[in-house]
Amino acid sequence: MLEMIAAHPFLSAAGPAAASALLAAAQLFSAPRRTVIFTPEAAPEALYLLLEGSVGLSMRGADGTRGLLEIIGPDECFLMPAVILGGTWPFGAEALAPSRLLRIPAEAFHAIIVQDSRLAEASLTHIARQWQGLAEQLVEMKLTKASERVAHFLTGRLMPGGRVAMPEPRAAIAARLGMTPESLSRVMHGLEAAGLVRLQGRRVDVPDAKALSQGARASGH
Amino acid sequence: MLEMIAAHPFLSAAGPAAASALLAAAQLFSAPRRTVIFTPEAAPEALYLLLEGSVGLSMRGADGTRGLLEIIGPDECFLMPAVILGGTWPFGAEALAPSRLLRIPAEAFHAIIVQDSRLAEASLTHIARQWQGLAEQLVEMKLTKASERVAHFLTGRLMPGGRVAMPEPRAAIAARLGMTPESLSRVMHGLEAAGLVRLQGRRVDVPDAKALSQGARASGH
DNA sequence: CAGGGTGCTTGCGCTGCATCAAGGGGCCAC
DNA sequence: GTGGCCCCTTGATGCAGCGCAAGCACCCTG
Repeated sequence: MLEMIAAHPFLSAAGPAAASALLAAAQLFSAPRRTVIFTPEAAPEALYLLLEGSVGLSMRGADGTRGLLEIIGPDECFLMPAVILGGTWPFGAEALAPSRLLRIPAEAFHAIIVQDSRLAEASLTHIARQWQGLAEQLVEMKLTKASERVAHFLTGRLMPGGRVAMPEPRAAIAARLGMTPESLSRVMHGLEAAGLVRLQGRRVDVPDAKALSQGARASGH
Repeated sequence: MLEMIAAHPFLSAAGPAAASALLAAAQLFSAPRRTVIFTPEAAPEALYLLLEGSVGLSMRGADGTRGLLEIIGPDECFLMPAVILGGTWPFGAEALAPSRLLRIPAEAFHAIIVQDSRLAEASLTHIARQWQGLAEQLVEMKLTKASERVAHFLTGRLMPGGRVAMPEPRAAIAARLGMTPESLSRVMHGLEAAGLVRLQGRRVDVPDAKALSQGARASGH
């Protein structure tokens, strides 16, 4: 069990010494759907590793409304920027599907990172990748239309076999893609009408991945 | 002169030892408006500090179009995520106003960071802040309308005295805000008609900052 | 199995923003 | 000064996506 957790990409990048030190301070816990893992008001007191499930990372905008920044998948790590910067940040995290996660107190993380340069390097690489992820999403938001974003999202989640799992509520996916649940629904059914996907509740079948990524550009609807 | 550069926020956070080592490897250069500092095709071979002027950081989207990620201001540092991750990234940088910058070769940066933990810490903090900046922009893109984004951009650039300098071309600002130059022009002149700003070419006067940030929400035009 | 609730879908009208296409105004070269 | 160019503006039109509101399917509870 613990060995499986130590195989987490971030921990293995950090090296065995840091991994076991972090694990010693960490707590493992489960979160059913809709559990609030972290509220925007509190100071970030821990770093989280998602082992299984799906977590939505949200952020309060200037006017108080909440927007979904990113959907975190298994084997990912979140809240690191907030833990590094310290202070209070308007982030929130909520389980979008039944999840298992590991909570690493910020104090432990800080204590270990100052004496383990490999952990520092792994953290640097990790945040750089996170930055890149947001950058791609930002450019996509700025210059592609909603239907293309949906198609791209689906292809990004494509499993071998042409299946796409969407365990999280539609409203969360819509928020991640910067659109309303209604628009998402219309686009998805439009893709189905065009024969590019087949909808089966929380699962989606993609017969031809190449057709999907190209066809969405043409069919505006 | 060199002392002034060493006072750069990033260098002073990295500590005097790392700062002088980085400066020893760095090259200082100037770039007139429209100079391409870095093209999306090349591998990132250097980290840049902007001393004066304005630089646009762009990124190629999936379909080949280029979007403006962020406008870099004086005393900021850019391209660090690409330098840390290595490999080829679709980033580009271009001077949007006459600029002076410092070029730090990636090799030197990597050589110094492995033996200077304070530089590593400063880099970590820096990228975390960059991440936060993109996150805020992303949420803003997702849930506010164009006119509000313009107002927020203006308030963010407000100098004491109610002046806003906009040395970069309108098209670049529009791209940064995720809209067309035409829309930006219309919004700005709409704000002027509402008495919230006064336009004077590349300079904008804001008589009442509070009125601007609140008034833009109401006036859809 | 009935009841209620939640989450997904669908229809319709409307608004914001993009798009296309001219029209000005300032800046630089000469 | 004056011509040319680039950038910014302004107008007209179309469409993508939002808001609202109703209908429907599924799930959990009792």
